[in-house]
Amino acid sequence: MKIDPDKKADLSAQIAQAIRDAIISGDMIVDERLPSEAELSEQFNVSRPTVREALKRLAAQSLIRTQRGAFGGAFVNRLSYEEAYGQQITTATLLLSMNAVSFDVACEARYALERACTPLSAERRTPDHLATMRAEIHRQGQPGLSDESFCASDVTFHRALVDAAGNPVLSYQLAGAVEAMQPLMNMITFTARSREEIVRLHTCIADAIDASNAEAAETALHQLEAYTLTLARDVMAARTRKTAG
Amino acid sequence: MKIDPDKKADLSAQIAQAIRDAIISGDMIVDERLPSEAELSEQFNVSRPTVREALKRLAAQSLIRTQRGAFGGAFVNRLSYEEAYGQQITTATLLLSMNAVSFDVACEARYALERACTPLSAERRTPDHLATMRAEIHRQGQPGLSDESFCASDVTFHRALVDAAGNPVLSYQLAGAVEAMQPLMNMITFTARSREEIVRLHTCIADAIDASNAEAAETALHQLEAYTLTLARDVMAARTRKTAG
DNA sequence: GCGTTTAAAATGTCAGACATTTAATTGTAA
DNA sequence: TTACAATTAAATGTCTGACATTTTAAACGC
Repeated sequence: MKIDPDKKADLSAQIAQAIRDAIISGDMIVDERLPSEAELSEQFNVSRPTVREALKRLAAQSLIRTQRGAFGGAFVNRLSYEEAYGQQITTATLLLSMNAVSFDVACEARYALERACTPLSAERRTPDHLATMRAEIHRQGQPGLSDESFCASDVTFHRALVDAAGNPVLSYQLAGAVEAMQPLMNMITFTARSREEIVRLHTCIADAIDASNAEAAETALHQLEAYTLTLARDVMAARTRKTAG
Repeated sequence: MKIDPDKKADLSAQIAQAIRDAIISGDMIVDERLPSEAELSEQFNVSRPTVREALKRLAAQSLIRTQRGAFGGAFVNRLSYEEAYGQQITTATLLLSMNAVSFDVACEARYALERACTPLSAERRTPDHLATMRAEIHRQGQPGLSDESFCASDVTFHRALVDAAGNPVLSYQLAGAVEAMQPLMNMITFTARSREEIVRLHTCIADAIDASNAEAAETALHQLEAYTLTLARDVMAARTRKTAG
């Protein structure tokens, strides 16, 4: 981790990249302390504000954390699953909202990923996961529930389904897909009729997972995907009619 | 997007969050220009370096881009799939390397996700995707290939398999999982014998996708997962013996 | 009317200073 | 000797002001 030739990019970007490389390559290990800002500015032959801008870039990616005071400084951060979740959700949300990803494409991806977890979930689910799923199903049946709360409960249900696979890497991947779709899901108005159908399918899924029947769970997920799509299309159609009229 | 009460966090972090919220909520739209650094510093009642640190944080997440010169400034960035790939890969790589995610867990997640794509790939694959897969299989059979090149070819093969699903959101999700595993895969030494087996399974997969036979492809992926695991375990065992001796 | 020059606006960088936070050290009293 | 308080030093956080560089639009001259 030394120099930045006379490239075109900003100095702070180059310095951030140099440090990032050192971390990713393993040259710097978790909890290792970086040189102080003053030392870095001397090392890279730039001013302290420039070094600070580089460090803030790294902090934004959760690559480092800083601590004030004596014996403080910047330390290589252990990227936790929680932080990774957060990044994943932010990125996925923006990707969907900014690129006009159609509901169909997002929905297909989400359910494909969920079905990938299903065989593992059916095998490894604990009473805890089942209890969460049952509890959310019950909540979804309450009459006074707002659409927003219904969606939130839906997310919790599906996260429990995914977490049941007992693979944190899968959970991390899925968190982004499921949560990023929430803004799109929130466009849907859930009638009493549609809630009933969703609760029915959720019950199918929970029962199947309970019985370790992966195939039945996948079938129910397929049906849920298809049903979600019809709901979304109804919303779109209604919106189009409104615009046209 | 206005104020930051007297919270504890750094000013630059608070300002970054305020702007980030404005972007995610849709208050600021793609390609919209942010106020100049001078204006922002007045708006938030902080100095320009503090504003700049906030902007660098956002730039690190590809939320904004900056342009120098008159009528330049910071603009809300359209997060492209490519940028999202990059973020995803960086995050996933670090998550795996820093959290001592076992090879087994990472491998399981990766192949579970790939199997999720398989039915779609079998249905939608184009001649292009098949040609890429065949070409990589052929390369993998060449005698002089280094382990590193073999791994790279492996990644290309699997990305073609995933891209064949024709769902960019799925491709984006999988890119992280597949590429993040490369450092782990690189620990493996691929003997002529093991390469032969991998090429055989890759051929099975390509044939199955070619024939639109999703089930056969999933079976082959299961076998490939199992075989990869045995290879990794051999490496671990050899390493343990070496350390012990 | 067209090409060139100029000016203005913005980001990029630097220098130095002060404020704040934190922990080790020192000093003092029981 | 020990426990607690004050001091001090090292680091990040923030501010001010300046200058450098880049880029575009407008002014100017031919």
